[in-house]
Amino acid sequence: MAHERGGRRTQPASIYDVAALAGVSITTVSHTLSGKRRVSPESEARVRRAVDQLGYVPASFARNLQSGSTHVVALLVPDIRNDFYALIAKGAEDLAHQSGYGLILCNTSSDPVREESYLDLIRSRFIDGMVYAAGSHPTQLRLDSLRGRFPVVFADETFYGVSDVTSVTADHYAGGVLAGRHLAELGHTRAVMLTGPGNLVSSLERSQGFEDAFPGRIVRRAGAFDAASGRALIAELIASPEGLDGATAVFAGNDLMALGVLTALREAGLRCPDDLSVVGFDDVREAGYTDPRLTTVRQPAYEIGRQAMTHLIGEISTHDRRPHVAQLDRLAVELVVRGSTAESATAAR
Amino acid sequence: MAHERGGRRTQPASIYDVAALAGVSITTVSHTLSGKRRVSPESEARVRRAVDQLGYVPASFARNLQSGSTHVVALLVPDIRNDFYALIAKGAEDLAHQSGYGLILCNTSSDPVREESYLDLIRSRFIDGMVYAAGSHPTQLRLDSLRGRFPVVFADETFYGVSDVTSVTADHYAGGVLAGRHLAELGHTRAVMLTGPGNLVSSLERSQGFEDAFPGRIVRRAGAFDAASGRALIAELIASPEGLDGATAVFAGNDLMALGVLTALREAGLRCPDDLSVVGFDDVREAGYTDPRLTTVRQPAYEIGRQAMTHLIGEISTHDRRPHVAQLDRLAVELVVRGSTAESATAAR
DNA sequence: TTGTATGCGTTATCAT
DNA sequence: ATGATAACGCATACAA
Repeated sequence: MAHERGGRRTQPASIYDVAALAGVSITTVSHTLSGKRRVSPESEARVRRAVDQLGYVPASFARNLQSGSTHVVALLVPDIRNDFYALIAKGAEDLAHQSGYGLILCNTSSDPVREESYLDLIRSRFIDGMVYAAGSHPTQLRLDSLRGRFPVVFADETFYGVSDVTSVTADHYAGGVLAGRHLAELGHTRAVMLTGPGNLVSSLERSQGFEDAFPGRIVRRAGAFDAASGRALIAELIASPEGLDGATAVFAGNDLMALGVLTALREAGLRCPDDLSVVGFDDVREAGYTDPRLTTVRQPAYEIGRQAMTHLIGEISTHDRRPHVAQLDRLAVELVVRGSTAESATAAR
Repeated sequence: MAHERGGRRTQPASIYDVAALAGVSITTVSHTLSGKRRVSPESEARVRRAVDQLGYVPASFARNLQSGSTHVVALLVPDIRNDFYALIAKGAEDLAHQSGYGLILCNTSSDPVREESYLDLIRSRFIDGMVYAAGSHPTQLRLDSLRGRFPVVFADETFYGVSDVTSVTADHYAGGVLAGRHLAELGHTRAVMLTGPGNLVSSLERSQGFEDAFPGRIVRRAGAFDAASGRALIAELIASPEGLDGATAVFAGNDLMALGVLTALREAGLRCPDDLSVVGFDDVREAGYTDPRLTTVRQPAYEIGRQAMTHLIGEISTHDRRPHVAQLDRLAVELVVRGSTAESATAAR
């Protein structure tokens, strides 16, 4: 258990140091550790003793140089504080770990520069592959620089017109339908729909599903997938001349927006669900604690992460052996009815 | 922009491929890219064209082999879904990125096996250093295997009797005092204190602070730092023969426990803060959305992550030049008063 | 059962 | 201004 006291660090031992101390060749050291060839009990004992004494651990980059792979993969997310992505991360990590892969979690903060710097990890082969769940539509350029060159799987978002990349997403359209039908069944005839960024397939599909399922009139507002945006959009609407204009329900593009809506309602002195029913999307942890607790469309986030990672590791292991076939997984969503939705009473003020 | 269509991947280009295509030596390629030596404009142009054409990016592990370092660091956390750690991660990542380091986020799920596997990342020099915020007391063995050999900084938790390791934590004791004083000022004379794991310095210090500041009688219950534990402990107490035994307030060891307490109260038909005031610790995102919103002691989580990473990168860059001096940073906490605490009325039932 | 020598892709050293 | 070659730490083909 030799370790330096007092702070000055010692150079890590190399395989040569171990071999010298044990009085054998580096080949024997290598094979003792890998078990790929028989080693005499005496040699093995000497090697193990030397390894312990020096605290030797093989340098990964030297191994990688041989094998060409690092057995580490990455997951790109836009915001790790969003519970939806945190849960995707958990699913991805569990599977990666099961498969003997390490997982790097990369948080882009929706910053293209940072995203780009993380993409360099795969270009420089620091990692073997990547699950891209950055919650944004990567530019065609970025996509092209990766496609066909490195193992990449998309999660959460998917892309129209790109057939050669595997993706795992929830069934956003079905979720929108669920939300629309739910509000319709509660007797609502006028609703506000808060949508996310217009370039995101997920946002588009949710909206489309809602529009197809909700028979009443819909007021549309577009914003960002966060609480501040949800709050601002509703506050703006309330403050406008026509106000909510008879709307008795809101379908928020995701839970964060819905949380913002709840805040805006409280600030405006309106009550949920009495004055306005609210439906979110995702089912993040906060949704179970709000007042009232949020009715929402649950995405199987953990499963999305898990599946995406399954595909990725599959692609990596069959890497250059055979052309890979793109998959498109659609996972089922589920309506979680809680307190933020109720029967439509009279039109709000 | 050459990329393979149809799935079969091409071998990444090496520096030799670039040199051959450009009609120069690998030395010139290397220097063109690194800028460490002058290269004629013609050579440079030829090299750049070849690099673009082949999509060449230097293999990181080959560089690492030379330099011995990877310019990547890691952050170890127990649960990325806990907003407290997510925020630490954000702080750590922002600073790492600013300093030109990549950050690997490692989620241990409080699993010692997984933690151990992540520690191998540093032992094998896949990363240059690590911020350990795993929310647990690492065994002496684990600690010894790292101390003095690799750059490690502790965040959130600290350790008694270990003088040669830098750590950055909030002032847990002061936080406990803040909570105790707050409840005392509201007129509470009997409180329940839910503590976290007894081997955690953070938990111990919070409890000690609370005990020193709260003049009344305190019922103590120990559990885990999660919602399920907080919920179970309070439910148990309520169901016991003596019930809450006159207690009008609860100090939960952290916010997750406090969220559990809120759930247990709702399930038992008790109201917060009317029947029971609740104070948490951390100020996670959920605390701003609960009903009522949670009074809590805010830790500067972002700053903790940022500071810890600052120290780590400092240690790395002065690595074997001079013996490093251990630091012990204590960051100030702040009481955030919201709706879950109120003047003590009569004792709950 | 063990050891020698080569190669992995890059940077650094030393020539030219 | 450029190039040949050693060196980094390991795995492995080949030799003994």
